[in-house]
Amino acid sequence: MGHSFFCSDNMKDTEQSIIEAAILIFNEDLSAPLEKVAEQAQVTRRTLHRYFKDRNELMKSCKNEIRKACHIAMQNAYNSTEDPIQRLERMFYAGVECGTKDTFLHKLHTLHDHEHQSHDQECSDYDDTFSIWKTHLKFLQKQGLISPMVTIDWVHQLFQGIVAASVTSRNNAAMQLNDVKKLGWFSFSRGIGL
Amino acid sequence: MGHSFFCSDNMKDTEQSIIEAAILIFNEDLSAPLEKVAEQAQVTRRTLHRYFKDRNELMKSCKNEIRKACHIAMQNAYNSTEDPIQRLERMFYAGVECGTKDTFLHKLHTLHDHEHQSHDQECSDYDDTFSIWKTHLKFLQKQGLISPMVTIDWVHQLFQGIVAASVTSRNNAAMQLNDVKKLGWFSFSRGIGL
DNA sequence: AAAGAATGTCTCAGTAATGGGACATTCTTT
DNA sequence: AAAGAATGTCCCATTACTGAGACATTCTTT
Repeated sequence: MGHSFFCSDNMKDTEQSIIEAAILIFNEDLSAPLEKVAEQAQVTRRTLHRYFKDRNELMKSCKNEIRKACHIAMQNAYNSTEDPIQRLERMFYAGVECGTKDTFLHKLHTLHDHEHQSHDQECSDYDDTFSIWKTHLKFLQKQGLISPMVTIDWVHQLFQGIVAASVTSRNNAAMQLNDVKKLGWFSFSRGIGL
Repeated sequence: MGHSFFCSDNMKDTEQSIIEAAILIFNEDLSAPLEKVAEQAQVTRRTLHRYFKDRNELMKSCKNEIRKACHIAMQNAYNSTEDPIQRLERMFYAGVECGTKDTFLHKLHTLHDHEHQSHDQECSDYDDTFSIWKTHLKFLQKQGLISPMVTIDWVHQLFQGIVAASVTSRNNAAMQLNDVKKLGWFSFSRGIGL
């Protein structure tokens, strides 16, 4: 997906690092100047423009990267075990491990001017990513494993909120990934009445 | 704090609505063009500029508004009861009721390039607002009322994460304030091992 | 209805952000 | 060490955003 059909590993690396940088920057400031993204990627703005025609192209790549990463992580977590509770736990960890990507994905789909439409390809991809998750939740609730007082939508919001808290703790308070996962899961599992 | 020492109620209203609009917009997009803020406030960009010299002035006013609102709400919640658990509950509700203001305040202080410094007036104000809160938490933990496995910092992040989830549920899923508060408190109280 | 206050409209100059050409420099590979 | 790839430097045209003057319009108050 570079600017030509054949590209070296170097180019793939640079392209990837720009995307990662953009996800970090845009997550905090959607309209940040591209200079900041380049800076974060330790690259010149000129180089950034060699890989991405404009802001929209870059954003598109970010969204693709995010969807891919989150979707795969969720899928793997789901398939890693048969036990329903452990599945939920692994999926939570997947969210935390996706870190900023997960929080950014969620943010993009809760912008107040974002009209969620399933005929939109982006939205249906988003829905796909979390459909496994939501289906699983309904199953757990039917089994009486999680509290009947919480709605599926609330659990989804709570999930995202606690993942965000975990990511912030990791970045800001320099906590270890494992500690953050443990705390996050403790709070999340209890928070849904498990 | 308008553009003159004496100003009518109209001016205060407009100024206030611009600030509220700015908090909404900037919370989602820090570098959004001021046009968007004006639009949200149902006002011309020209009018916006009559009240605020530039972006920085507007941002300063937003921060003041936010600090004031959150600080007062927290204080009132704290003073509204003697019971330590109920205090915690009321403070949580205060956070949810402050809505975007609370989430924005938290966001501003967790930006990855934001160096938190207590000698900075803004930061110390932020610390003040949550010092009551944190002190109270330490008390609860010493009493053995909340789990010893969660750290104070984690509870703070969790608090903000669940408030954010509540605010999103309210805006996005059009849930009632009371329902959101109930769900939020259910998850938060259990999430800290209460 | 008249006076004054507040906002809107139109305009424009100044500034910042963007996208990309031309060439130099550095890095990779052989 | 030479060739080719990738990036950096410098530059410039275009566009978007900003801040404010001058005047028209609307709203408020009396």
